[in-house]
Amino acid sequence: MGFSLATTEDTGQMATRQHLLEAAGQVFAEVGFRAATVREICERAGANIAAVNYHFGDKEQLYRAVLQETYQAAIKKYPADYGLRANATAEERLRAFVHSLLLRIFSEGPSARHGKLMAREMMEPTGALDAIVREDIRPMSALLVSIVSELLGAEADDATKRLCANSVVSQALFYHHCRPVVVRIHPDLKFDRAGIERLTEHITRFSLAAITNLATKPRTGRAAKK
Amino acid sequence: MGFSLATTEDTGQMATRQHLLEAAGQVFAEVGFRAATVREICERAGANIAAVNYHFGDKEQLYRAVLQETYQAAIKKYPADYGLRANATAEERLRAFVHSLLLRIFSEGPSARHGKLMAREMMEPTGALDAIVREDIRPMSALLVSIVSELLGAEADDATKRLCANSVVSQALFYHHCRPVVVRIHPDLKFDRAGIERLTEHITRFSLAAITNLATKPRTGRAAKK
DNA sequence: TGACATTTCAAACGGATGTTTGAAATTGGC
DNA sequence: GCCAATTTCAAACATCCGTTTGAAATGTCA
Repeated sequence: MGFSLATTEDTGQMATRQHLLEAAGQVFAEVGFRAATVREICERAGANIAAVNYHFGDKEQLYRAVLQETYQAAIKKYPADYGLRANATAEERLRAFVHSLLLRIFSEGPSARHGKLMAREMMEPTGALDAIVREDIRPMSALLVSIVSELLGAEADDATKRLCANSVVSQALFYHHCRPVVVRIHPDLKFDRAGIERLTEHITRFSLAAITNLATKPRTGRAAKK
Repeated sequence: MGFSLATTEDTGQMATRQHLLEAAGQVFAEVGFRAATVREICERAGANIAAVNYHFGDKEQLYRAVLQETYQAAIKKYPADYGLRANATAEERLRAFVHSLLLRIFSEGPSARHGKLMAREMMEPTGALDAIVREDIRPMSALLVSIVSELLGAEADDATKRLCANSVVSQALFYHHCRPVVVRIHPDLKFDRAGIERLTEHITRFSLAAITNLATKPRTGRAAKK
């Protein structure tokens, strides 16, 4: 193996393959699997048209490789316990969960691309969705349910726990999935660092208020208030 | 063939045009604007391949016509004050809003297609999104904000009202936008009539619990801007 | 019926896409 | 330095797409 140069900058053995992954991540996230063209991907990667088929077999296998690579990047950069101390309370863990989710989705670079690809997968699943749900989403869901059930109390039933967990993640995903509509209706909403802090604050407060309120009066017929 | 019968069943003057609208609604909702082919649409409509261009000009104008037609069908079948008596309380109006939104999204037929088309528009907007936001979404948003602000109380600031309104709609849209993932993680969740009632119940209770709780302690947190 | 306008039809056009091909260039081991 | 394996390259292939075309069929009205 000739690692002739110390730099992994270029001309390395896997250079073209990595460039293809990077370029494909960009293009797939921008326009989706179907609208993405291998010509565009290869052009951005500085590679020949035939490079995709040579290195990955076909366009779909390249897509699956991108999905896996961007997931690794996202979960490495923004784990679900992002910035959390050891013995954190359930409130703190809920806030960290929401915060890391928003950061993962709205950040720039490869880690954010996974969020866009996931959103497209949810809209029209390719064959890659099953593996993603099994290895990625399900553990996340279980973590959130455990946080929610600690907030709700032990006497809450499973259905309620899962519905509340859904209500939490839905608020965060909304700004991502419906972004084109949101920015038209609320032009002052920003998704920079400060904007994400504000969103984290609202979603956490809203959810905590709901869950703790539901915990105190678990099973009244309708939403009774004092 | 000149069956000039009194029935509007077929061979009417606008028959081909209507068949195209119906077939296009199906195909666009199933696979999206880009992946839909005029060949497939014309085949389902029992029309010639050139029918789309003759009756609508091109594929995009057909798409816009479908968007408008399905919106009319949806809003007619499930208005936002669905099943609401005259002088309803804010709680009742919130429940009706959530209920009609879920019904609109998860029903079958043309009225549900609009929800799917809207979801795709949010993912990758076509040129038709601006008109939809202006004529469709913005009034809905204003209605919900008015309901929420009545629940929050007059002293709440506009940003909080809008964030709470977003939190309400996000919970409903989540089950539609992320349905492929939701059904994999919660296989027991159904979206039939009874399932929608349960979802309506949860989202309304969750949101009311949050909003009334926030109303009682308006400004404890951080990230407060005036 | 005869004229004219409207609608339908099969065929083709021009362009874009994923993939294949076979030769050329490069690399790696001896 | 040489040979074999790996990688790149330009070109072409086969297919599908939205749209156009001009003639044929159908409908309209006096």
